[in-house]
Amino acid sequence: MKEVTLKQIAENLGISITTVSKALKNYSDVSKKTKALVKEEAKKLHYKPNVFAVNLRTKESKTVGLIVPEIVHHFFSSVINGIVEEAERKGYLVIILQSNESYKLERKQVDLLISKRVDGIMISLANDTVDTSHLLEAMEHDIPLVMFDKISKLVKCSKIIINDRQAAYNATKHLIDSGCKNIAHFRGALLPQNSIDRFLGYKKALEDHGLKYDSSLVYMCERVDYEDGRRAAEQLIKDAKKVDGIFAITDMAAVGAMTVFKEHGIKVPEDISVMGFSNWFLSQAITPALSTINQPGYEMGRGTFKLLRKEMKAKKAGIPFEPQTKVLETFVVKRESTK
Amino acid sequence: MKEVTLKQIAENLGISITTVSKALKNYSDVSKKTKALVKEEAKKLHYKPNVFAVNLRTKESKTVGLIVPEIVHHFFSSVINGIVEEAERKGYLVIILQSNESYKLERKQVDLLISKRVDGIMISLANDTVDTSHLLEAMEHDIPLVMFDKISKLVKCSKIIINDRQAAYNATKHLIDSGCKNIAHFRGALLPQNSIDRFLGYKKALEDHGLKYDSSLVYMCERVDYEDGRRAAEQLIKDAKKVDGIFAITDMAAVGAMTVFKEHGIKVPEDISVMGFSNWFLSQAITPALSTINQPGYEMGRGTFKLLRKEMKAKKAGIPFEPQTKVLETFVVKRESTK
DNA sequence: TTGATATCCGAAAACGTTTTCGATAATTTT
DNA sequence: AAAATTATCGAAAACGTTTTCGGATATCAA
Repeated sequence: MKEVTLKQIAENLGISITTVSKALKNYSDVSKKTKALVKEEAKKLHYKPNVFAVNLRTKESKTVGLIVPEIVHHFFSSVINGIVEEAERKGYLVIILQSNESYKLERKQVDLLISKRVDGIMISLANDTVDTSHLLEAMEHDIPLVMFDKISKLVKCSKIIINDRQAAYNATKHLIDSGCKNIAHFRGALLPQNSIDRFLGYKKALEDHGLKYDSSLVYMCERVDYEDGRRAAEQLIKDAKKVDGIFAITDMAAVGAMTVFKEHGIKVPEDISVMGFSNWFLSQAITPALSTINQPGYEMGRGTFKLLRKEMKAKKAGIPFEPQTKVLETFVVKRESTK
Repeated sequence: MKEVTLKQIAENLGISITTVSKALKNYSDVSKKTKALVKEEAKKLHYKPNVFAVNLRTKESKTVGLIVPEIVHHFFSSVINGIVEEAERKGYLVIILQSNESYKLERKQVDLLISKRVDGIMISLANDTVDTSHLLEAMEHDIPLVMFDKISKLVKCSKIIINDRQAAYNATKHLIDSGCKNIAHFRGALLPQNSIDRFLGYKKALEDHGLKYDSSLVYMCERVDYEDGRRAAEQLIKDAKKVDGIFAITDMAAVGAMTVFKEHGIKVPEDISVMGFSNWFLSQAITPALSTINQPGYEMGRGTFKLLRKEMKAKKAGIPFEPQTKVLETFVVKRESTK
């Protein structure tokens, strides 16, 4: 039971490999009759082109790489679904890699993708990525690159993001509009752009509405997860801060905080309002349901691949490509954790 | 700026392609001196072998495929981490695909992996997979296959699982030992083997301890998620069943049930004990913390790839391989949701 | 010196496809 | 009928690597 190749088909039909190849690809210089013959024989033998040979010959793998900090996160898994769906429709396979929020690993993953000769790379940066030489390396290899969500402004490539600053502004404004006077912020790590932007949006909203910014009301949630939210909330309680609203950088952190409040008999939203960010699928399931900012992961995923595709096509056609940045809309989702 | 190839190096050094290739792979029939020269030149030019050519020549891709029902689930993401880590250490890239619990998509993904000529496939079955012809097809293509967690007994390949029946038995017994007399079960879909096994373990535990099995206490959670848990719990309350313990097939379902109880003023574990399954990372975070069964996802992942590797090596060496089944240990994690 | 034995190197085939370009046969035009 | 055009096919090169096998040179024993 040997591998079935073009050669095999050609021999069976007594014609040349060339003709078989062209027949299967509907070249105009092969007759209807032989086309039919070839296709029939191919079907009969269950012919599948050897992708290794095709890759070598065409110099493309019909494969793209995707690097995310963590696969588990609901937001990223939405993005993944969007990317994969769009990619599949265009005949591309996507290789999903994790950086585990580590610059070192991220670098390694990029190198891996380069060595596997993917046709393009999509990436959302790790928290501690400041050096972007690995991305430049990819671009030097002439591999189209697009960044999404957690981007670096220093890299000249296509990007797709939300307006984190504006979204955070809106989230904070929602708290203010509902009557909060002393609003704390659970912020993310120092480096990531969106962590910075959300902080700035929070600050700006306070200032625009006559509330003065108090740096002692900003708590650090390094990993922006449930535990971080708990810790920050406990610290806030210990500090005995007079706070009637919290804008957390993440739904997970917000939920962590809310469970701590519950344990301490602090009522949400009566005693304190809580605002999350992302619209995690469980945030509408918990009690009280969490108010949050909707972050369109699926759409971002689709958009990411579409941008990449545009660039891949331009590259193949040999025409220059100008990187573009797309900004997606977010909106406030009012639920029970805010008044 | 041309691609750097063996030919390039050979020309620069005035030697043959053959020698360059052999030097880089430390063949014994090339002198120390030329080896050094070649390696130096290769490093200088940043030579990276063209993986397309290597694939074609060696007939292997150093790539394996992985199909899971859903990437987001914590359990599967643990498995993924285990697999990826082990694979990476052995120089393999893993292509992660989702079946979305759909047989049709699963089939398509398997075909995709075959057409991409992966060196091996790891799979956890979708809920509605009963026909296994796509897996046989993979095996006919001589692609090593191993199944994990959600397996089919009909396929003759290596498997790595937990003893779902025993684990469910232990979970139920834990409820019984803590004094529960009327224990309900939130079961999964009808087809999956582990859904069946967990149900059987539950039933057996009841019978072994003098509690009679009551089929009206078994509620269906088709998708075994949070919402299913809520629905089942609400139905249970509406049915006014006298129940003092629940064994849910999944932590998510258990958490869903617990929130419903909380909303109805039913105390856990005072009024009703709740037992989950999987040891989801949030199950220790919620209040009350959920008692559950620890399901070793990471270890399962590592074991899965190790089994696959064994078979891939055997295949390469041309020696026959006898499929093996490995059963991983689970244990009860007692927290606050049971007495 | 001769023959034997290591030691080192390279020619060439092979992997399976795609694509260029020229050749032949069939058809049309003049 | 000759010339021009069209339709159909195939030879061959190319992609970049790996590996077999034989050839050349150097080293050694006789």
